[in-house]
This record gives sequence, structure tokens and C-alpha cells, in this order.
Amino acid sequence: MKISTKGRYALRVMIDLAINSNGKYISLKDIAERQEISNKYLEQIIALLNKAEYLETARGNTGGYKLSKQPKEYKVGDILRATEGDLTPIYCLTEDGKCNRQKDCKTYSFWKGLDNVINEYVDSKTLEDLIK
Amino acid sequence: MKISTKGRYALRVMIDLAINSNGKYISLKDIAERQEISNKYLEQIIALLNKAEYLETARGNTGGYKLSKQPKEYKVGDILRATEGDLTPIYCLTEDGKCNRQKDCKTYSFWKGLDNVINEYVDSKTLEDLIK
DNA sequence: GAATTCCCTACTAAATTAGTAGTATAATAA
DNA sequence: TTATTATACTACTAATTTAGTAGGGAATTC
Repeated sequence: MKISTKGRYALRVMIDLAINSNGKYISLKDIAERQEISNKYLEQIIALLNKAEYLETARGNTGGYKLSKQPKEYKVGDILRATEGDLTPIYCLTEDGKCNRQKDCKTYSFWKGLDNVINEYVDSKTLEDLIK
Repeated sequence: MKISTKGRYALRVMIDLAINSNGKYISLKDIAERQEISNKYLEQIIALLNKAEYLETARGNTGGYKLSKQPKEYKVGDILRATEGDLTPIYCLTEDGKCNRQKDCKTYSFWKGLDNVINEYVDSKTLEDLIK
């Protein structure tokens, strides 16, 4: 039960962008260097953040990325879900995972509760909270 | 970020033992049948619970397993940790996972907090809670 | 002593994770 | 207009983890 590098790196990227923002676009290369993450792998992670419309991007010589919102407007939970997929700790709780034992499953509500505390926690923190 | 079958099955085994307890030993075969889990795989899971001294066992014809304590004396968290390994959602928080960026890591305390809510939740529930 | 049970270790197929690699596309600046 | 620098997209791959299988052996009871 681990958060993968995708979620962890994504969070670091977002923090990096928040801290180093100066109005200009910040290149992937710069982020990768500061964060010591492979260029090519970071591309894929940023692609996920981009698809979720968390970033503004520009190509070309002065291109790069910047946050599309204020740090306090990003819930950490949203960043993680965009990169990790869902944070549901149990397959049974997902849409595809419904099983025929569910009706009298003694563990279901326990797992549901775990899912709740996890999501409530990650959604209670914003990017701004992490920076300070 | 998922709980594996080991933890999920282990919890179902413990509940099965709690519900079907009648003073006698309950065979792995019976549990496996009721829970629709492969005999051989279940053996391995039970071995972990056994190693943690959560079960009493007996061999031979009337042998099997029973709980070594009352249901309310088992924290669900303990059952999961015995079978899943630790529940720490981030490698960095474990003994082996300390990294050289930790001193000014902006995410560390966030992850620590997540670790806390998870462990507090699973430790707040006992086997008895799940049965009722 | 045959049947039934737990005990222990090794192996393996499938899925997931953590990347590499290569190419195309867009923008800028000389 | 062309070289340079950047993002965008897709395919592939090595390593690890997960979810089991398989095959003995040892204890106990009938």
C-alpha cells in the first residue's frame, strides 16, 4: 500500500513550480535538475498534470510550465488523484470491483471508512499548506 | 495505493474464525471453502497470522485454527500490518527509505500526516467492531 | 497405519512500476 | 529561413511485486 513515484514526483513538481514562479515559464529541464528526476520520466508525469489542466504551457525557446491557479486553489488530493489514479485502498470500492459477496461483507464498511479518512486528509491540504 | 489480497483475505479469515468459533478448531479447508480462497494461498496467509501469534493451532484429524484472543482484543491495524507488512504509504517514511533531501523536503510532514490518519483509523477498529 | 490436518520452501505467471527511447511539433532568435 | 530549444506523443522494456501453484514433510487422530 504505497503511493508511487508518479504521485510523489507530481507533488514535488507542483511545489517546485509554486516556489520558483516568477511569472515566466519554467522549463521541464530546470525542474528535473532541481528535483533530480529523469527528464523523460518527468515528461510523462507533467503530461498527466497538464491533462488535468493544472498547468499553463508554452513551447519554444522561452517555453515551459507554470501553475494555472494559485497554490491555495490546488487540493493535494486532486494532484494525487490526477497522477496516481484513484486513492481507493481497496479494489472492491471501485466501480469495476463490485463483488457478489458485497451484500453481507463484514469488511466493506471498514474499508469504506479507511477510504474516507484518506481522501478527507489529502483534500484538507492545499499546495499552499505544503509550501509554508 | 492498494491493500493487497494478503491483508484483505487475512481480515476475512479472522472474521470467519470469530463468527464460526464453537470452541473447536476450524480447519483451513473449511475457511477456504467459505471464503472462496485457494487452499494453498490461504496457507501462506494464515502462516503470517500464526507467526504473529494471533491463532491457536492443532494438527491431525480434528485440527485447525482458532483465535487466541477475544475479537475485541485484535486491532484491525495489527492484523493488516502482520500480513501486509507496514501500512506506510510512502517509502521515505520507512527505516530504509530515508533520503538526503529529507532535511528540507516540503512533502515530508504531509506524508507523515497521511501515515498518521491511516494508522489511527485502522487501530481504532477491533475485530469485534467488524462483526457487529 | 491410513487419513487428515497443519507446516515449510521453492517456483512461476501476470500485472504493475519506473523508467528509456525516438520522433514529431511548435516557437523563438540569429 | 534555419538552427536551436522547448513541449507533445507513443512505443518499448527491465525490475519488482502480487497472487498465486506445487510438492514435500511432520503431527495427530481414528
